[in-house]
Amino acid sequence: MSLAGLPQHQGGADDLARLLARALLAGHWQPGEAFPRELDVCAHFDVSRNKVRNALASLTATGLIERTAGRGTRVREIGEWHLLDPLISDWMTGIDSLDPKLVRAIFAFRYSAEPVVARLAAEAANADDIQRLETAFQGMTRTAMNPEERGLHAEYDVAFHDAIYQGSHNLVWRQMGHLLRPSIIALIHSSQAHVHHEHEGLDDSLARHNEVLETIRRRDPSAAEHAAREVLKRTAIDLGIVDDPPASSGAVPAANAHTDLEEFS
Amino acid sequence: MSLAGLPQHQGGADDLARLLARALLAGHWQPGEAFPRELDVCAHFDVSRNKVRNALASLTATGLIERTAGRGTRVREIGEWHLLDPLISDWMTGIDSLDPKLVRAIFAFRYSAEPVVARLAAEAANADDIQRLETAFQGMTRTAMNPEERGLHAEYDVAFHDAIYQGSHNLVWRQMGHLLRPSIIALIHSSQAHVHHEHEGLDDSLARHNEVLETIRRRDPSAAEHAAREVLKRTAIDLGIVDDPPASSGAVPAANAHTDLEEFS
DNA sequence: GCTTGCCAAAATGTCTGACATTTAATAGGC
DNA sequence: GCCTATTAAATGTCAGACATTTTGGCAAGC
Repeated sequence: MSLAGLPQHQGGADDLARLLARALLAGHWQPGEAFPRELDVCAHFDVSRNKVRNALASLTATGLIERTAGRGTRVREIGEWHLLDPLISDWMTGIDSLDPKLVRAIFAFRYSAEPVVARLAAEAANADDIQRLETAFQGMTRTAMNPEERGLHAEYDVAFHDAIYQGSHNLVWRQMGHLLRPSIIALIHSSQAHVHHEHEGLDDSLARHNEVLETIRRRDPSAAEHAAREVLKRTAIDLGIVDDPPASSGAVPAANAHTDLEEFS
Repeated sequence: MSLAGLPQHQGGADDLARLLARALLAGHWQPGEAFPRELDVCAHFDVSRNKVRNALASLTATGLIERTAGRGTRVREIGEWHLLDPLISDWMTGIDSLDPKLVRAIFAFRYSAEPVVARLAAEAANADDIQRLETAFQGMTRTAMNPEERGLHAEYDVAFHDAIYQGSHNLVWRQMGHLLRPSIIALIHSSQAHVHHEHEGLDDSLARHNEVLETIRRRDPSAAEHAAREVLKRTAIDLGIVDDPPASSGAVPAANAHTDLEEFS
């Protein structure tokens, strides 16, 4: 595949890396395929070889591509991508055609990890952490009704979940807050197709988020773990990963969600 | 701090980055402190500015340092380091004076995460995964008796735990296998001080590892989760994170391990 | 026909020197 | 005392030449 369809480069420093990375993440090239040569990239975007090399160095550092002298540049398998690198998370956000396999993998990770993190947060969170959770939740509530503020609502959503990871007060868990943004932004695009139950879905989602906040505030680890899992069950429905329950209680899809999620890599 | 005490550079390409990174990870510079200028590094190691810039680009990509034109280069806070970047894991392995805060943080993460991962592995592992677990375990058993093969034993240990993460068949969890190596290598150095119970400790550790293998093989998720936690309780003792139990049953330190671990960030 | 060795082409990696840009400090003028 | 212009110092960028690695082809020799 060539560089033909890509947008124009605007001159920013890491902008070229971002551009190429997003094309890769969107599947513009297949894994194993050859990536354009340095000089071709230089010619197409009319930039110096230096900038191209810097950009390709970023792509190499994140595991997206692999370069060897004399051979050229090849696209690596998805399994080799450094999904936990903040750069990757940054590049992923806002890609409309993100590989569904990736969205499911990230969500499956969150589904298994976030309850444990919420438990840790209920044990370790301090006043600042709870304050962050609270303001994020209030922001979510305030922007829930207005469809115009969908993007802002997502940002508060990200902030809420990130506050859980921060609240764990563990250096490693804290790093994973970055994965939240692409996962939650994907939810916006995905839920376009599920508008039929928007209001009930949002109310339900808010109630479950509130439960997480309250359980962490009162330092109840087991309840926090449970509440976080309930939030993610709701999210699984909104992401279209599991079927919408037949407007019944809401606890029904639990088993489905569990078994379904485990099948995806 | 200057470059005075650092070893000599051998000419490898990413070798300079490794050298500087290990000095950073070992605490040779304090967070917030100024890092030597490009030209000073060039002069000290007698390499071209190009190589220095490449090395510093790696350190920047992993969040170890922060560079701004005109200002210079500064060392970032530990909380900003990209601990999940494979490069960092690679650089960390074998550092004898690794920050104990880091060792504890990584272990606390494993203690909360690995049981969940073992559960997933018991649900998703295929024949190849179980084969990997088995050969790793056999390697651990074979090298357990001989103190000469301590390093090899650690490698099999890493392979065993990595196989658990691989067995989860989740793209995100798989990335975290890299964290195992520094954590387990640290165990070697640390357990030098606890030689008084080497034999019993190793036997006990092997038995617990075997339990993980068997529960995954028979696809018993809850048992696998429990077994993985038991392995890590043993590891906590060997790492010196919790006190050695008074030679009693072995289930006693459980509560201690749990409460102790949660206090560390 | 098959192998072996050599050479040339193509790609990435490296060096060097000059220049650009950003930041911070400093000296001067009002 | 404050604002501004200048200077110094550091990182960022450029352009061109050269080095190194890999691949493939071609030809000589068995």
